[in-house]
Amino acid sequence: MAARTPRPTGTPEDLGRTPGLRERKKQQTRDALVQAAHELFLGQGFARTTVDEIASAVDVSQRTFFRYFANKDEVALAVMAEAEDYFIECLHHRPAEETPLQALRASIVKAWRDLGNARASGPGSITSALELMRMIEDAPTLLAAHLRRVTEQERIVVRILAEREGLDPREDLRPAVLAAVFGSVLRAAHLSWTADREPEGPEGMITLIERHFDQLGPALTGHWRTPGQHPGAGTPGDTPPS
Amino acid sequence: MAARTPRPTGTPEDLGRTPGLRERKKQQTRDALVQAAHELFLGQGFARTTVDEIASAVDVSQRTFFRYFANKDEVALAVMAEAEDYFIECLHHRPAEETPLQALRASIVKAWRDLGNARASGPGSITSALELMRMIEDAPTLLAAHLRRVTEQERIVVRILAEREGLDPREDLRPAVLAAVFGSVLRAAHLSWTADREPEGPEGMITLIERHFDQLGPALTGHWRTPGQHPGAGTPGDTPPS
DNA sequence: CAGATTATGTCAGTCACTGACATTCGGCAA
DNA sequence: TTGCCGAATGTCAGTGACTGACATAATCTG
Repeated sequence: MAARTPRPTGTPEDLGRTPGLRERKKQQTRDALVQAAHELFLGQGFARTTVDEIASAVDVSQRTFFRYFANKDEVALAVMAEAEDYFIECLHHRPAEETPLQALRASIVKAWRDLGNARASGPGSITSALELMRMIEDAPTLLAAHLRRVTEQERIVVRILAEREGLDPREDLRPAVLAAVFGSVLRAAHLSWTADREPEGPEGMITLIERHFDQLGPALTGHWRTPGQHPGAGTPGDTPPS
Repeated sequence: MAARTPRPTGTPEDLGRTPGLRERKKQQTRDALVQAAHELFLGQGFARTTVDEIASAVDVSQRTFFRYFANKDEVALAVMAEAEDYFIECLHHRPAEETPLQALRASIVKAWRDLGNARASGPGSITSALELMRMIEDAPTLLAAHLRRVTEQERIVVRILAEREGLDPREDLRPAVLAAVFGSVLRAAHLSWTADREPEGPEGMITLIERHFDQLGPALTGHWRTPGQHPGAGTPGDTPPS
C-alpha cells in the first residue's frame, strides 16, 4: 500500500531481507514511471503531458499507471513526498532538550542538507525536487494537491509535537498553532525561492529558510515602521528567538 | 468577468445604477446555481453530485454552468470566496496606528461578525459557509482547491501589508512571513472547528479564532513543558493555556 | 509441477471540462 | 415598432482523467 521508498533506515518489520523478484520489479516500474513523468513534465509542461504518454514511455498500460499512482498529481509530487517523509523522520530523532520550534527548524535544515549531500543528481535528487517546486507553482491542480499534502504532514507534526511534549492536542492548542506556523514559514520560503532564483542549490534553499525563520519574531512583534516600539495589546510581546 | 458579488462599496465606474435586465438575470442564474449546488452537495455529497445534476436543477445546460464557474470546486467555494473578499476589504480600512498583526486579527473578527449579523440564514449565509467548511475537509479535491484559494489571498495580504507599512516585500520578509503565519493560524482554527463542533455559530468560530491567536506567542516561545515534567505522559491538565 | 496470489492488460464506461458553431435574447437606435 | 449588434445560451463533438470488471500472464508457495 504505502510502499513508497525503501530507505536504508527501514522499519524493523522488514523481515525478508531480499525483497523478492516481484517486489523488485514493482519498485522498478514505479521508479521508471516517476522518472519518465518527471522528464515529460519538465520538457513539455504538466498540463500538456497525458497519462497515456507517461505510461507508454515506460511501456505499461494506462490502467497500470493508476495502480501505482492515484492521480497525475501524485506522480509529480512523489519526489517531494519522499523528502517530506525524511523530514518527519528527522523530527522524530531530535533531542528532547530542544525547544519545539528549535526542533522543527533543525529538522528541515538537516533534511535538506542530508538529501542534498546524498544524491546531487539523477532521479529523485534534490535538484530535481527544486525544479519541481517551480513547476508546482504554475500548475493550479498540482499546487492544490501539493498544499493538501503539506497540510497532511502538518497533522503528523502536530501529533509528534504533542507526544514529544506530553500534551493533549485537543486541550492545548500550541502544537497545532506551531505546526501551522512552521508550515507556513516554510511555504513562504518556497515561494520566495520560486520568485527570485538567486540562491542556487540546496544550500541556497537552506539559507532562504533560515532567513525566513529569523523574521518570525520581528514580523509578529509590534510595529514595523518604528522597530522597538511598545508592544501592542493582544500581541505576543515576546522577543524574537535566537 | 469577475462579477462575483455586487457589494454596496462598488467601484466608481459603475455608471448606470440600474444593472439592466441582462445583468440581473445573470446574477440570478449564478445565485441559483450556487444554491442548487449547495443543496445537492450537502444532501448527497460533493463527489456524488455531477455538474449535469446541478445544471439541470437550474434548467441550464452544462456548458452554461462552466461559463459561470471554471470548475466544480469553484461553485462549492463561492460562498467562502465572498467572505474572504470581505475580509480583504476590512483589512484595507484598518487604522494605520494598529500593529500589522492587530490589523489582521481585527479584520477577520470583524468580517466574521459582520457577515454573521448580516444574513443569519439563506443562500450565502454564514452558517452555510460553516457547513461548507466541514464538507471541504473530506472532499480531497475541494480541500486542495480551497487551500489554493487561501494562498492566493495570502499574496494579496502580503501586498496590502507591505503597502500599508511602506515596505518592499522583496526586500523585507516580514510581510510574507506574517501573512503566512496569519493564514496558518486561521486554518488551524478552522480545522479545530471541524474537529469538535462545540462552539456553535459564527460567534463560536470567532472565539475559536481568538483562542488560537492567543496561543501564537506561547507556541513560539521556549519550552512547553513545565519544569520537572517528563514527555510521554500524554495527560492534559498541566500548563493550562490562556 | 500444480495451484494460489498478484500484477498487468483490455475494454467499456463515467464524468469533468473545452472549442466551435448555431440560436436566441436583451440593449439600443432609427 | 422595427431592426441590428453583441452577449448569453444551447448543442454537439471531442479530449483526457479516472474506475470497475474481467481475462491473462507473471511470480510465489508447497
